[in-house]
Amino acid sequence: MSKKQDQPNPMETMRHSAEHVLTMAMLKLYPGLLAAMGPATEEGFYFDFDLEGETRFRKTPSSGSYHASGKVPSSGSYFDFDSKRKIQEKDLPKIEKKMQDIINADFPITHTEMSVEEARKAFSNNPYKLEWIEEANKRGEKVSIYTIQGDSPPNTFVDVCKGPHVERTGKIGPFKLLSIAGAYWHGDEKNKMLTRIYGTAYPTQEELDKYLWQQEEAEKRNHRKLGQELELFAIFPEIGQGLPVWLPNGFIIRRELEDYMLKVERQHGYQHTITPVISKAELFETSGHLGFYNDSMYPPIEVDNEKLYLKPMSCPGAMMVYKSKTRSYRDLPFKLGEFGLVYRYEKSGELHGLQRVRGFTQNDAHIFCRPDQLDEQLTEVIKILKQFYKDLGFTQYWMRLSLSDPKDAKYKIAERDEWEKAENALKKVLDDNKLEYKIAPGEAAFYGPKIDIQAVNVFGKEDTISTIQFDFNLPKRFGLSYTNEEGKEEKPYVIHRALIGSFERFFAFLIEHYGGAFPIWLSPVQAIVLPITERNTAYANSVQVLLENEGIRAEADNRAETLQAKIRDAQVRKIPYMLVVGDREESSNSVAVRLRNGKNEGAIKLKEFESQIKKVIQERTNL
RNA sequence: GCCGACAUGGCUCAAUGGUAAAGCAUCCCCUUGGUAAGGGGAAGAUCGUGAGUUCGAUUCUCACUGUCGGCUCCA
Repeated sequence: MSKKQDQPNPMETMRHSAEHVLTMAMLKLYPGLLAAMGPATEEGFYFDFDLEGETRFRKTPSSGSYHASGKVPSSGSYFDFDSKRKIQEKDLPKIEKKMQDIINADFPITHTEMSVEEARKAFSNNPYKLEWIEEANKRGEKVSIYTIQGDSPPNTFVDVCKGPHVERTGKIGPFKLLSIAGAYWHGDEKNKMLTRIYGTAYPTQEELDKYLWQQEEAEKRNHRKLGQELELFAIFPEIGQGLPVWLPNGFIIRRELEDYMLKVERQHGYQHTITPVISKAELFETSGHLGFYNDSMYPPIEVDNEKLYLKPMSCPGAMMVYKSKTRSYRDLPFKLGEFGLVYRYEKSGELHGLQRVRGFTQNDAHIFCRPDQLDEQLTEVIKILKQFYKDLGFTQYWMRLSLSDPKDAKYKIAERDEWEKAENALKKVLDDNKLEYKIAPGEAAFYGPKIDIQAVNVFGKEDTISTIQFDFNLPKRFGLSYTNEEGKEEKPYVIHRALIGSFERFFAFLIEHYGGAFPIWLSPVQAIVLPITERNTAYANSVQVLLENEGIRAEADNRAETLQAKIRDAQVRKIPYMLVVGDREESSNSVAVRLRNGKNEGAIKLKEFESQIKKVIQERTNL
């Protein structure tokens, strides 16, 4: 009844029915509650309830009106339930049991239609349903109704719903309620927050178990968990919410990524800059950030009668660099990169590990170009992007082309034809490169259309990893120009791109993608030398030093532990190469190579291992 | 910010209205062992912060802070 379902598959249909059974169970357990809405989803289903129910809408009793509890109103209070009641996780088993009863009873689910008038009357107590009914009314349709036909009136559950459903409740497979959450009606934070119950259902118990098992497996890859276990990063309440610290192991990965990006950008003619983390209010007034994003900027620091703001974006600094001298058409394109540290005052509830933080660094760049260079520049960005994703081993990603909405006043920064020109240029580069993309109308930033690169993480959620944006705003506001062939001033185009939109978010994605077993070139420790006995520690140390001198990150584990224990510890740390050295290896100047995937490669000459691992690192291959 | 839950040594966690158990990690001793944890011992928590109830609170209540699951948002 909620989600558009062109071709509902049997799984969706079954989950949708499960969701109705949930609602029916809830109404039995919590009289007076109001059912709002809920769909079947990719992973299961959910339903939103208004627990305050009718008390919210009818403060005083009116005779003969609907009364969910079926009891006669007592004086003083019309309802026999606590309007402040809440549902807790511990209530889920109780609800599940009630659902199971309904399923076991194998009630028929039947479809009928009501006229709008009838429906209004039948659902007069439920404003949420009335909204759906009015929707149907607008379309001039009858109201589709599904009924779970119980054996007696209190056991019958009637709902406004487009369907389809399974024929009987008994056809609903094994299910499980998963969690409780708050959710705004119509997804709008201005609206009342409802209580949402998430659940899932599968045709068989095996499939349900598999799903739950997969969830547990995914949880093992949770970047926060691995971040702690592998000592990659930490967030200290004493330092601040959303202000992560890169621990030494994380730092190595961060620096490798930075070196990589720097090299790639230099190869493509980028220059780089570093701009301050705080800047005068004036700068952000010019850029427009203060006007548009004031709420999510940290409050200013006032000093010497000046207001200084933490930068939420590096763009204004880049604009200043461009403006710092006269630019000729010959100078373009001018590509300026920055590992820009920015601070945004995200709402506390939005913070999430490294995925959503308040202080982060972008692999940012601005490309200033002539109109005739736009296509080639966009193409180059796409080329770099594809190479980057390939080198990082990401194969599952797609593009989202975010366009303006001509009707939305938000997009008044430029004329319609300018918007169309820019949007067509982005579209063209996607088409020319034969990239798959989805169009998202009305998703453009106020200052221009953009291409976002979306990747799906191990929890099945989407992350924006990279972004390529066209910017109308900044060239205008900063009065950028270059001298053309005829000696006249012209305004450059600005492409704003961040291949790593945030090192922090990217790191979260990377950790989960690899489950902490990073490609060798990124591994904090690339090889660990494991001497078998104390006799071998001197040799182990010499191997370690030799590797370090060759630029390989190596450690020697000289603890008085058994080899098994050392191997186990190295496994847990997901160190790619374990080099076992005993008397045999020592006398033959070799190392016995064990890989973190469990493979025992046997002994090879140290020199040979050295060139082997160097090759692997250089080629960015993984094991 | 909103809804809900949670908060015990570095980590994972147990128990309890009368100041807290265990494993891992740490330190010490023994063991010198060939591919995922050798054995023993020691030290380590006043139970997130503040207030209230109580003779007495880590345990009950409230507030705050933080974390987690969602919602909203993400220039």
